[in-house]
Amino acid sequence: MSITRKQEIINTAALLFKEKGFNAVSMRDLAQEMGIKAASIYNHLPSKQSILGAIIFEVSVEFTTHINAVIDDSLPILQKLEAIITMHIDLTLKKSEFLACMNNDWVHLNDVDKKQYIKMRNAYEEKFRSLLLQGIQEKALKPIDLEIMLFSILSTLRTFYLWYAKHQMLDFEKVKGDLCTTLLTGIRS
Amino acid sequence: MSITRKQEIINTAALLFKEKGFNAVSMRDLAQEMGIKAASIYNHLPSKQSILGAIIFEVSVEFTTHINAVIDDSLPILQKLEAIITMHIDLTLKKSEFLACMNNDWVHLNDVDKKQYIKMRNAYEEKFRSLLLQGIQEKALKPIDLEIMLFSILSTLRTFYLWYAKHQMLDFEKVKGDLCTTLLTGIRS
DNA sequence: TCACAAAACTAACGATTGTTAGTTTTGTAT
DNA sequence: ATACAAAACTAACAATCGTTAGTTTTGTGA
Repeated sequence: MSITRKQEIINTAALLFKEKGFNAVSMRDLAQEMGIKAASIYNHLPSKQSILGAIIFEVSVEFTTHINAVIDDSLPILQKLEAIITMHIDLTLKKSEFLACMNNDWVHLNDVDKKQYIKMRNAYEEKFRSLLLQGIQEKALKPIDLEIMLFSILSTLRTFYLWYAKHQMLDFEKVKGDLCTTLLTGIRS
Repeated sequence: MSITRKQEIINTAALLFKEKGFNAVSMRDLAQEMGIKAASIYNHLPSKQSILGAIIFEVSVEFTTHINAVIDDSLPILQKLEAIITMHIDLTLKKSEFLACMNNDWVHLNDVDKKQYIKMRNAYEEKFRSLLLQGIQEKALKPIDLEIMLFSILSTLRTFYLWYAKHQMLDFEKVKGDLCTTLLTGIRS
């Protein structure tokens, strides 16, 4: 079986949500984009918020899975960080609409989903933090404030989809290299 | 004359918009937060979108003014970059709600305001880009892809208000120093 | 061809939205 | 005390929202 109708709706919703934001997209907008009527969507999904949930958890699960894999891998710390950066770029190229939704519209999840999302997000950050701390302790990284380090890298990675939207045509390896350089060794020569 | 009623409304709106997003805040929500009725707001401001416009242009004008001042200043390039970073931190501390609105809700400006905003934003980026290019040419900065450099720094600065919301209690000078280090010389030792 | 499930439809609901018109209250300067 | 403007109010509007119920069409396997 190929892509389900449900998944088609989710993908289309992600695209619209990215452009206008969750609250600015009505079920009628989404339906029109699918070439059907709003009520028909409810044959596939129970609510508007559930669509948002499906979008957000699809990528947040992927992030969690990948960072766990990197942690379990036995690589030098700097290569682990590189692997994470690469993973973010990778996901950005494949699912930029989903990332945009996650970043901008997680606030509009229902209470249960929101708690779950925040939990996963915190867990992800905590794992990232541990890696950076390890890097500092091994003297591979400078002893700068851990939180600033973490925040700086994460904010760049999380909003990379914005940059991608503008510059699309790109050499994956070059972007990866330049981003690693910028984030890890800095821009000053 | 102290702070006007109009400005009070704008400030309150910025707070609510930051928390829930422009579309998720109704005029009745805003009015309730002010202790008045929704219709009363229209004695001070012509529309909901005009409130958003007031919020966004208040800070975007400030950004433009400041980067112009920095450019006109006769400082070495690295110190100019430092000055810009400092300015971003400064504005974050003073007006984090306004920055949050600008970042998240500029999409919901009316057409005229949106065009104007994008214009100012592009101009700001262009000035920033010129400074970085100058830095590269003077060999003060590494010859990395200019766009990635620009994007990386800007995305960190633009979302710094998110970090500030979590860590508030902070030593301004330390944050400034650590952020400059992270963004300019990188985290790798 | 028949049966059944998937997926579309029409029609409508109650709630909420931004906004307007017209009126009343509040504060202030003469 | 009077006049006037600022700032609040009540009441209502037309539009749009997410969602439901019930019905019809479409596609598929026996």
